[in-house]
Amino acid sequence: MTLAETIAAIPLFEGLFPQQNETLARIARKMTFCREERIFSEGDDGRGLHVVVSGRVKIFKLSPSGKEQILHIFGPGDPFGEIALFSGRTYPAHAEAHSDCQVLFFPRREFAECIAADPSLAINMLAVLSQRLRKFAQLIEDLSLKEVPGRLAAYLLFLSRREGGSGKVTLEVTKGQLAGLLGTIPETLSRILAKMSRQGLIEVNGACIELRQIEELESLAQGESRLV
Amino acid sequence: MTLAETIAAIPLFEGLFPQQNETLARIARKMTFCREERIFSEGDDGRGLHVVVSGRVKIFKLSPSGKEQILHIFGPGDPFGEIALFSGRTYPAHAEAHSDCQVLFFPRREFAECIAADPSLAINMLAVLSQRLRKFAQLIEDLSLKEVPGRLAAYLLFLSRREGGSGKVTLEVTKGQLAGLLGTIPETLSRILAKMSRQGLIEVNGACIELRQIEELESLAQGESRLV
DNA sequence: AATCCGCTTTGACTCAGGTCAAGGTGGGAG
DNA sequence: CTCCCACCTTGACCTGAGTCAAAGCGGATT
Repeated sequence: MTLAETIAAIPLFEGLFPQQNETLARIARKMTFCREERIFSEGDDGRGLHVVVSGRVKIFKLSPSGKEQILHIFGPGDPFGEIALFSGRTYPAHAEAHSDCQVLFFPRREFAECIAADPSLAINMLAVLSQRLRKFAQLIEDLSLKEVPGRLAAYLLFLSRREGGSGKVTLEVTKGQLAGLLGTIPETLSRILAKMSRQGLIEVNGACIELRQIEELESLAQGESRLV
Repeated sequence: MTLAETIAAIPLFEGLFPQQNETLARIARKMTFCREERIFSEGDDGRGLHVVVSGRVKIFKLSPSGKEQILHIFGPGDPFGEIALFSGRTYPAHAEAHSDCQVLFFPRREFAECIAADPSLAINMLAVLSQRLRKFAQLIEDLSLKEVPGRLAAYLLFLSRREGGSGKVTLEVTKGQLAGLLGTIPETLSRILAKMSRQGLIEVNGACIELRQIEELESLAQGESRLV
């Protein structure tokens, strides 16, 4: 896949003036990272925009005691590190290669020129940031107003819908990672999965989980009921 | 203050083509709300962008059991309800007049045309959304990785810096509201304030709080120490 | 096949913080 | 002045979830 094709396949760059794609291709730098390699750290000076080409990238916060809260897990086509572009200059969180991955990098100044030159790019960017805000608002609600079983139920239902609502989902992250995503720790997650199994809400088989009582899971996710 | 002057004073609209201000003035609608009046609710269809003119507006999430998590308290010049403009169509949270207030409203379609017509507006909007994301990332970190005393300490330090670092701050919200802002409840907040007083970290006098041991508060805010 | 190592599960314990209920306290209305 | 109501504080209690420690359980390596 050529660089131009790669860029054309990125949703953020859809609907641009054709010459913008060329400009973007000219200023892009391709970088590769190994699994677990740090891409940038919270507080680092943001030098530009990143876009995942292949593999997965984890964006996360870390507490002094080592607990991690995952903010996003991004895959091919997803931009990241945008916040440092438009406000302040520093990254608000850490970014790490979740698997071996390739990333396109667009230097700040040149990318800013592209945005000024093509309103579509700005509008696409606004859409991306809005989606992030929406997701964050949801995460804040979950962390502040729901208990772990509720968050887990919400996440499972989300996965199930994304995969076509078959009622069967496959975790693409380890359970430890899932705990980080839900704002808890592996032990607690494990207990809750066990409890949900015992109640017949779900059936767990390694990374594969079958949702057996959607109704009940939904009421859990809404915080309307609790796990006994 | 004329409508044009009001609009010219909004940071979001700084640096636009002059005729944009006129367009904005033409499409703007002024609305007034009484204290506690609902401006919009989570899930409502978003019809446009709001900007606070006077008074304060509270943006918040609500749990089924009635606990509230405040996301923002906005004052004059702050835009809100933007997420529904650029992604999905529904508001992700509730908005309520925190005091009697006036709000400018820009209908979605007309405002979208303004954005397409003037890159500066799009860029200003990107800056606004980025700041919001940064703030949310911080709130997520606080909720997930810090305990209530740490969040409170961070908030007090934040206020103190914003007011010039004098070490004396005045709460402009009730303690109950502050609890909602910190993701806890009034009782817990009250206990922690009492404990901090007892330790000599702060001195409370109604809505006025004096920070007496900045060092210690900072280490609390970083999650490096705990409140005994 | 044997070893190892990372992930996961389970149990026992602790504790931050939420719930419920009972007073304080202070400012505005009559 | 005093009554009231909304806000705040305090106490007793409970529970969700984190910590620590000890096994399971595979999959990969040799």
